[in-house]
Amino acid sequence: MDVRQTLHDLVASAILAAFGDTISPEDASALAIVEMPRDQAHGDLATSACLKLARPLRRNPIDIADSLTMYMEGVAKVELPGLLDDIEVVAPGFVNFHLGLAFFRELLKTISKGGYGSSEIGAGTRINLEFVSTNPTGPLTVAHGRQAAVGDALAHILEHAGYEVSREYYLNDTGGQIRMLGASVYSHYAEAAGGEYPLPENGYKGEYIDEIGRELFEKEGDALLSLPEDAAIEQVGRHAVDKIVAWIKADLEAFRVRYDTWFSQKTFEESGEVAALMERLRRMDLVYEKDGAVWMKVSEYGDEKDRVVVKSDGSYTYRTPDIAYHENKFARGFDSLIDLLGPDHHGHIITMEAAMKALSHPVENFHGLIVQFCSLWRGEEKLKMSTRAGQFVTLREVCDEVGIDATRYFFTARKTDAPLEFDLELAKRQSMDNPVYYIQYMSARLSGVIETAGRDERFAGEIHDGLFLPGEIDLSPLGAEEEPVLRMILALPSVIEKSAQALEPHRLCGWLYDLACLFHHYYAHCRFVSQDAAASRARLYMASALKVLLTETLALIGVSAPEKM
RNA sequence: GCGCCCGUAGCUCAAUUGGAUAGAGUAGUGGGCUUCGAACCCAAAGGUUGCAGGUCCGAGUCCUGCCGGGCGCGCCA
Repeated sequence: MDVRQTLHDLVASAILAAFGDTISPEDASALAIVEMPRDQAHGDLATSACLKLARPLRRNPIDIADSLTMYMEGVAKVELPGLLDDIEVVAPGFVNFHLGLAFFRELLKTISKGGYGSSEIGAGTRINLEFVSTNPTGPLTVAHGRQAAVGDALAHILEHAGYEVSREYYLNDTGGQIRMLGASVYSHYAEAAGGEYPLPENGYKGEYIDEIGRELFEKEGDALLSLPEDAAIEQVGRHAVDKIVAWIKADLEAFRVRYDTWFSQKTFEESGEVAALMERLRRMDLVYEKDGAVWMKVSEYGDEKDRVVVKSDGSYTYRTPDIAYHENKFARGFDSLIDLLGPDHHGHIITMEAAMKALSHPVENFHGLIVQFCSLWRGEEKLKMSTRAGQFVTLREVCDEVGIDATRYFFTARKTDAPLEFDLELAKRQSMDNPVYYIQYMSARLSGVIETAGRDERFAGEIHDGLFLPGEIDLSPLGAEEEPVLRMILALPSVIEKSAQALEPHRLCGWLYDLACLFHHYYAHCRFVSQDAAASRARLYMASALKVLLTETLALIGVSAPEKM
């Protein structure tokens, strides 16, 4: 069992033993939070439960801590031999736990088996994670790239925390934008085919529009010109969507992002579920007519005002199928829905929350998450972007220029609700300015160490698949020098849990960086392979276990762990 | 005008959902490769956490009010 859980239970039982007459078991459990202090001097793990107990008990926190500690020392001696070196009480009332070295050595054996850092906090919860979901009217840009990186990392982290996650892309493949796309491409097609059709006023610009139009002419000749314009535009639009969706899928795959479901809005609308939702809203008295349109009473559920769901011309607004779509997700059995959206959609999130509430889904089961804009820089120069004007830098271009690993790391490392300044020059620079290489350098060094040991006859026979992990190993040579690295490993499960619960994948990047920092310090001061065979064996075991851990954890954010750089 | 987000070292960002002395990188300064990869390490320096109050044993974090920036406020998506 996880140490934090063990100590949490110990603290909780101590609270009950000493103050069970006034504190309920539920409160004791809630208060017995055990965390890693920032400063190692404050122990490996610590609890502030006594400070929180001081008020309800109307007693001095130090006194409380003393009585809990006395109880815990007695229990630990009998039931948890070797786990704790010391329990200390420190003003103003913290209780600090110091773990024994034997515990840390065992930790290495645990991580060498793989799967370390996972937990069960999400067990039994099915999450639908929708991200990117950009209109298929153009290639993926860097802005979408950030959503892709954050969404995929979040999905991995949630899975690591025990949730069952389904990744979903909502394909907005019908409606006004698609018609506009069709008209824009048709204009280029007509030109190539010797006909004429003006580019719509707010039409899509950009070379790819022209490219699709010309290609279509090469394939179909001028056949489409003989169709009525409406029919031709619709057909061209469908063709363009297919083409662009294929680009998007290929770009995402290259970016190491895969989906479980591509959900077509067009197919969905044709299924009749949107109409069924409207019927339900009427039955529930959640809509009314005004000015020839149908409005939903979302203002009663937290939105600023009521919103139109059916326009006066009889067509739906964009939010109507979207509400039905979210209903559909719940109907498919998901307990919780997460949407990643751009900052220009936060009004929509509030409407969706209200709509979900109106349809009696608890608000905590719907999370609309804003992924802030990403502005691109090339050194001092800020690059201007606008999809509509055809001025943008695609995700693929960025990946080609700076590499997938660096791109994914940069996108994930920042808090998602904060704008991101992405400097191509910096991301590309293979120097110490660049955190992703700093972390990957740890991987390369670990591989180098094991490679060196492979040329040493004392160890060569026990290295398999680049790892030295013999079944029998004496780790007692590992001591104080290794402890900072081992301590950092101890923190991973709580980092994963907190990233998952707060939906903040950037925390994991911070942990990876901190781990690499401690490792490089260790590497600069201690040799893995030396004359001392016993010490070398123990350290090689540690190197191998770390390599397993690092590779797995980098994979959660879609970054590779190279053997050479 | 209303709503949401942001404001931390010169710059780019952290800070374990209210914990202990606010930390990294970068730029600049000084030092370290005869041994596993120097894409690294070590040292010093850098701060009134936008401002002012409040709650609390404890506030960068929570509440109120200002200042400054971004986004949204459509029968567009």
